Amino acid sequence: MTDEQLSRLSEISHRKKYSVGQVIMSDQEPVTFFANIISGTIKLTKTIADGRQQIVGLLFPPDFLGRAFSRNNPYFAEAASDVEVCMFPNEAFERLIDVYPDLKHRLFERTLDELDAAREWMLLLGRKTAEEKVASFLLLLARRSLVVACPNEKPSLTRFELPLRRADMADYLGLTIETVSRQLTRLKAAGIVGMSDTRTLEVPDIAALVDVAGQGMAL
Amino acid sequence: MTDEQLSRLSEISHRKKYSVGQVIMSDQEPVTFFANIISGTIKLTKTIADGRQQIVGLLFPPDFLGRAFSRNNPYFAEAASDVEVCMFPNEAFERLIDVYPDLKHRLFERTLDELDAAREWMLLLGRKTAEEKVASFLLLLARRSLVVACPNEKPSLTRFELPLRRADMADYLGLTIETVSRQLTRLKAAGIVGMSDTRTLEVPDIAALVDVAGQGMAL
DNA sequence: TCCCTTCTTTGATCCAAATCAATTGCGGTG
DNA sequence: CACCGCAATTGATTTGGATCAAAGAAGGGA
Repeated sequence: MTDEQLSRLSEISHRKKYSVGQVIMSDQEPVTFFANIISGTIKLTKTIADGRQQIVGLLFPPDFLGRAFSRNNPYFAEAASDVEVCMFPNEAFERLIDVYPDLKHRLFERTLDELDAAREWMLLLGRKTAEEKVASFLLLLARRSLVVACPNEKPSLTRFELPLRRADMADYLGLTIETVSRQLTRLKAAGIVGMSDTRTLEVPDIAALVDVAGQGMAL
Repeated sequence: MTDEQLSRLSEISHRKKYSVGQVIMSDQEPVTFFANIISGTIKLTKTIADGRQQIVGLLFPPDFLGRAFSRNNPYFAEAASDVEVCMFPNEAFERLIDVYPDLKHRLFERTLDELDAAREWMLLLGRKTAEEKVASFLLLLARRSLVVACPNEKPSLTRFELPLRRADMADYLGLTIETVSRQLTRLKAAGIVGMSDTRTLEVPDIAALVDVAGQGMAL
């Protein structure tokens, strides 16, 4: 994106903060904005009346939150941690898209990536065991932290923060809190992961984690 | 789409037939074409080495099969029934997209719909019971057949063909063949569905089916 | 028509994960 | 510091769906 584009963006945007648990976008209301995540983690969820919940997507910086070319929205977006976003009124953003068609192309590509991720997760939800599910999730995070930390190397030790509580991990993996906890202690006992604190994880050997995650975790 | 566009398309396309079980697109090979489904049902699947399989998408006429702006492809596409498609070489199709940007916009919207469908299914796979899963699938088909049959009315009786065998239904719902079969007989016993033949279904009262499907089946 | 194969249903048993139930740990706050 | 409320672990028990095992249907080819 060019500098000119960026300055245009800053003219029509404004910062906004959300704290853990706050609803950013609701099932019921039309979406009036596009948002770029600056910091924190946002969860997209679907819910059934009796309280059952499924996280259908996680968003990290610098992901986008919003619905291109559609006013209604079938998900909840909730702050999974304290979150800071940069918001654009929908109309202004779409005007910008008209001016810079490349932006639209980028949004399209991002949507395709999201579709692949969703389908990857369908395999996990439908066919993987609890142990494989938890391992796959940790692997996802481990890989993410690797990319952020050092794009070119492939170190075998990684340390990262869990951006979710156990309850959210359960909702992402289609499990219960208790099962997630038990699987984590199993992985710990097997020496595949270490935990200095409930939210801090070390993976001494990623290959070992890949093993128990079962395949299909290409990215 | 204009007549001119259509004639352009027919110049660069050709018909092709596949019979049940045939692989149309593989995991391993780059995608070289775009295809419009004329008749039959195509399943998109992801597989683990030990044989576990998950159907991540079903395609019916007049859906598109292919990957815009990406050569590699993380799924298998397999004929779930006898299938007839209309194929376009990838380069030719993308040239067409350049000429008619509206086409690209349509593809984008379709991708967004697929994403919503995938996430809807994530809720089903992660949080619904076997009974709810089977009912949800039948509901999906019932609604589809309603749309095809009479776009404007809302009759309460529907009859339609199951486009999948039990094994495929199981792979779509994250269940086993046996469980699918049992749930079908339960629904039959409860009078919620009727089956003249293993592949032909009647739904006397869609509202009753909606009830057991649990919500979240908006479309 | 009768095999032969493949699909489907049904039954009996088992097991992974859910549920129920404490207990422990931990961060804030008066 | 001690208290409170929430998050996480750990244990005991239950259960929904998987697995194992047969026994029907339904093609479909010779």
